[in-house]
Amino acid sequence: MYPNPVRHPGLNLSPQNYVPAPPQYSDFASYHHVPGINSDPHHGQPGGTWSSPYASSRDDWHAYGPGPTASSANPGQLGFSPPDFNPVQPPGSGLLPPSMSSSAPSLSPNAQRRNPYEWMRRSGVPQSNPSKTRTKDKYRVVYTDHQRLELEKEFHYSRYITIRRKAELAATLSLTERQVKIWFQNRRAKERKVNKKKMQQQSQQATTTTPTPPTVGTTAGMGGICSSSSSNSNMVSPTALTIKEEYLS
DNA sequence: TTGTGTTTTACGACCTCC
DNA sequence: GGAGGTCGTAAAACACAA
Repeated sequence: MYPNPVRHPGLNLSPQNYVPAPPQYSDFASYHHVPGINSDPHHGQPGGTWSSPYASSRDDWHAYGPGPTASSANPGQLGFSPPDFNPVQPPGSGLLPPSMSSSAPSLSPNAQRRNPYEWMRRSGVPQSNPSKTRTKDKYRVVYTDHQRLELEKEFHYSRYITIRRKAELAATLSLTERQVKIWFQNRRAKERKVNKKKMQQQSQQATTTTPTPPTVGTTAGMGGICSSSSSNSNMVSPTALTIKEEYLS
């Protein structure tokens, strides 16, 4: 069942039990986690007690669902207006391309394509109507670039999110915990799919070229997510690249 | 513009663990 | 029994060639 050995030591892993290894994502420059950045409990205070870095944001968090005004309900602006978001990824820090940390409207082509208010309008449907089913016209929302970016950052720190982080992330991004959970599930599925494709490509190359000894990453289809230590140079998340490319463009 | 393929949310079924 | 895992899939959103 739980193919990822990182979960197995008692399944009681806390974020502090994960050892961030930024070099793992050397191919993923946009999402390096920097210890202490944003006072993130994952990165800054390993093993110790920590207070929620999002406490202030949560204070401004007016529960799920469409807020009283468009501005307060927009997750892209809720605690993450550009002035708030920039300190997280300071320009020139190498964490994100300058275009990423400049201003929200210039986040990406998608940011222009997807009006954040449009997202708010759409996302308000499921939030205000929990009984929404697939039979309804709009049964899925499109997450904002910022929401996806934060989720990707969390995912690249750990494939499995803790309950605590899930709650924090949900509050911060104005998503439900269920949405965060499902996003991680889908993200892991995507990674497995990508890894599987890579394995197939490598095996095809192996048949057409000189045989090479098996690599570490060939242990299993789940190799990519078995642990973050298995990440290698060709473990580049397509989604991550996509987002990165978006912000680079 | 439109047809088509891909990606992204969301869910249900089923499983394991506590 | 509930929570959360994978797996498979539906359907909207998106990308892109023709």
